[in-house]
Amino acid sequence: MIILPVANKKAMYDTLRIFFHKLIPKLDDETWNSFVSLQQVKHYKKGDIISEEGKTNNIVSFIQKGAVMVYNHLDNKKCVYNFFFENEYTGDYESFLTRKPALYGIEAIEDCILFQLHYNGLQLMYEKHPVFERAGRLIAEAQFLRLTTRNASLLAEKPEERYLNLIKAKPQVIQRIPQYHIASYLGITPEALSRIRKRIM
Amino acid sequence: MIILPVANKKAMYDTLRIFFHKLIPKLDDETWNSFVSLQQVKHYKKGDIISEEGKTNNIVSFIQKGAVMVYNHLDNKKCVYNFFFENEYTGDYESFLTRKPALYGIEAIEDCILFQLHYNGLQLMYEKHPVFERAGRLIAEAQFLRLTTRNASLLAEKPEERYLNLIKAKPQVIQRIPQYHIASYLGITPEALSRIRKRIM
DNA sequence: CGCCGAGTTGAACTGAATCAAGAAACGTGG
DNA sequence: CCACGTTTCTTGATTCAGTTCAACTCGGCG
Repeated sequence: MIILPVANKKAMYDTLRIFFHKLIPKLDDETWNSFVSLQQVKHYKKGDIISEEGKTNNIVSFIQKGAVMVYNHLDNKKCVYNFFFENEYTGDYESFLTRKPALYGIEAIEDCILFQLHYNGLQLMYEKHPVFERAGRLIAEAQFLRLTTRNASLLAEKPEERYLNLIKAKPQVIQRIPQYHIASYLGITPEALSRIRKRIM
Repeated sequence: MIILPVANKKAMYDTLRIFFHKLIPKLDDETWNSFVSLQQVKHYKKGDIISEEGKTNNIVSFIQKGAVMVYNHLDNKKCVYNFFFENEYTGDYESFLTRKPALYGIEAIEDCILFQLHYNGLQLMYEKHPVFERAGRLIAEAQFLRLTTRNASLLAEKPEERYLNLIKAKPQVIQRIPQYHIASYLGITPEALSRIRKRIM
């Protein structure tokens, strides 16, 4: 993992600014610049651990490029909770909020470029630029909505339905994520997923 | 469902104020009074539908007394997503946030007294008293954390483990909720739960 | 008293887990 | 560019937990 010198800072943060513009259109340049000044650009290689289970997680990352997965280990078994791609925020949001050791780890599934923001930096934004409270609320709400859907899927759908819905909702996952991670995400074994795929084709 | 005349308004909202005081200690009386003035007190009987699936949900409810459950119907099957008790907020938060028809319904499992807040009322609070943005963010974050735990449980635990953890985490549920609703919440049939209970005793 | 909803029990069935082995894809170094 | 080893995916046989369907019990209530 390395920190790169930045060639064209303005253009680089375009996607990030678009992301925030959708949340708080009245975002002014001064606020934006102080936000940008808090960002760290980091590169990770496929397979790198971006944040570790068990450590308190002080960072949230905006994915400029790449793909990551959120996972943890329960009873010696790796469970995959989610995948994130370009233009999404990732991080162990739970640990970030509670300031407790992370229950989840984050791993780069492809080479990644991330914009990282430290917990203290975000608190600073909340204090100095209260308009960011709204962004924080909207992001938390969006995370909540995402989990709501996931919940309904885990509770009410059979693995086969979950797989079919995943194809519809996030075709990227099928293209970019190894099958045994998808199986874990669906709550089944790789063998079971292999058989489901055979069955529905 | 009836709207009661209020005898002792101050004392009545004590638990609600305590709830918000934990989120925003610097809450002043003026802000609090304008918040209270937006509340509606409603009584529901056991079995009443507090908010219906399919209708856009404009209300969040603080449970002053009673117990409710959040559910929906998928493939003609009733799925129970959660139970809420005294001093918790409930509502189809998803529909409330997205302004789309509710995917979930809410039913009174015991006679209930609720403090209800309309969507427009909350937006008004956000505009007039920005300190409420923080409360909104913290509530959204808390909801998110709750769902995170639930998610991990559905993904990684077997029904039997889920039941044992439920007993530990929310003993109220075992006391106050009919078993077939608990079974649905755990993602299994009433028969299966009956057998699990037999097995572990 | 008889009804009805909730809970229990039994028997047959089903889909996923597990264990084990083999095939295919991938990447790394020569 | 190929060869080899590792990782990922597939297939088969067996086991097991939960589903389904049906019958029966229990307790409250008109």
